[in-house]
Amino acid sequence: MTESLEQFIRDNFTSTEKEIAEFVSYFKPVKATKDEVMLENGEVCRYFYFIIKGCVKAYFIDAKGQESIRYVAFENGFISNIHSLIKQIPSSEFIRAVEASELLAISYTDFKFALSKRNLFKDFYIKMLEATYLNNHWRIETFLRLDAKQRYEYMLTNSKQMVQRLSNKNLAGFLGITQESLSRIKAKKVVKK
Amino acid sequence: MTESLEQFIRDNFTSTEKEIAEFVSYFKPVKATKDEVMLENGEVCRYFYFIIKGCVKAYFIDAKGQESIRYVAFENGFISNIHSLIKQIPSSEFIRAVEASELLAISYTDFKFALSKRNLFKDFYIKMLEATYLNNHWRIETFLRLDAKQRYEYMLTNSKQMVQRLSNKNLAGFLGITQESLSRIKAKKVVKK
DNA sequence: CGAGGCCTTGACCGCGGTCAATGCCCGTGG
DNA sequence: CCACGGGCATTGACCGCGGTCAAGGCCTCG
Repeated sequence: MTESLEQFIRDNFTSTEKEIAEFVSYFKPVKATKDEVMLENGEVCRYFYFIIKGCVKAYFIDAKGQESIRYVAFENGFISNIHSLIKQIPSSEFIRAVEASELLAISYTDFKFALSKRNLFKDFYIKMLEATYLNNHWRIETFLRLDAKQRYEYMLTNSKQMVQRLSNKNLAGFLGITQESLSRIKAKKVVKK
Repeated sequence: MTESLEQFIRDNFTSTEKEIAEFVSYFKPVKATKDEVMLENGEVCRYFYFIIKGCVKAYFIDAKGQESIRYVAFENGFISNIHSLIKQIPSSEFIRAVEASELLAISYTDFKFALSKRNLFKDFYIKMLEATYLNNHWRIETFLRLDAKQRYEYMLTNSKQMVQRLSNKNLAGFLGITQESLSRIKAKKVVKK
């Protein structure tokens, strides 16, 4: 079950097999069915997840019931609500499986322990935060400088997986537009060919 | 010069005065005049800055010459282009002083050294990345769920400093709208009273 | 004193949201 | 096995937010 996480560590850090084995031992396998809610709005986040297989989203719901998606993770990615996790305060968003997924979960207690005692875990956490930083960075950039059509085209060239594996509704929720608008954007592209 | 950074460390971490003195010794005082460019688009970022006094922005310029502001830092804040810094690749944005500012700068070389050798620095970096994460998080949220007027009002209640210290042009660039729209939003609010 | 940048205001218009109708696919139960 | 219901996708009509372009006033700085 833990091979892909082990490989991820080997690829990104220099560490002994013993350290890797200990690192991985903090993570417990979990399965999530399609559409399963893994963290409720208002609930305190207790886990940090590595994704072996599948797809998971973090999102919130506005006054009109519209879903806005903050983050989507696929194979070899991570997901959690860091804010809720590190401060142990209620989350203001949901986490939910988009596809049936296999995950590795580390609990808050183990996370905190490993972070204070294990240098490999600290380095891992830094790497993860940096990757998230870059991701958030381009996300903010696309909102600042691109319109809806350009954002969609950007995803087509830079995050094709998202376009292919997310439903139109989810993709629209990620782009910050409505399902109807995304549908029109796609339709226009076909005409242009 | 370094008192505020020392205090920042004391407030956020448990560490000896000796450790703090060493930590702070990596940072060199720098002054920036109003509007001074501290990092050019295309240049490799060489410093990570702590702000003693003043205000600094990170921004990019689109095809039409419009400025979009990704991040603004005030006293006791940090600024850099982490992406460019950690990978030592050309930056795709500018960093520029909004007000005449006093800064503490740590070079990439010292940054890398301290990060690999000093646990206090590692903890400091994690804290900084986490704070940035939260900041980016709410930023993405406001783009996903709020219109321009609501984003402005959100800033009024949650980041009053930005509204007070930034020019309308800069504030508009941060909100992702034009100067003209911001002007109208403000005008409407007055009428409403 | 002149030049340039910032702010405001007006006129215009297009992108994208809203509401509604329709069709399609798929899971569930009679 | 088919009928039904619910969710997703598409399309049309309409309209308001916010961008664009332009003009004018004001302040700052050289």
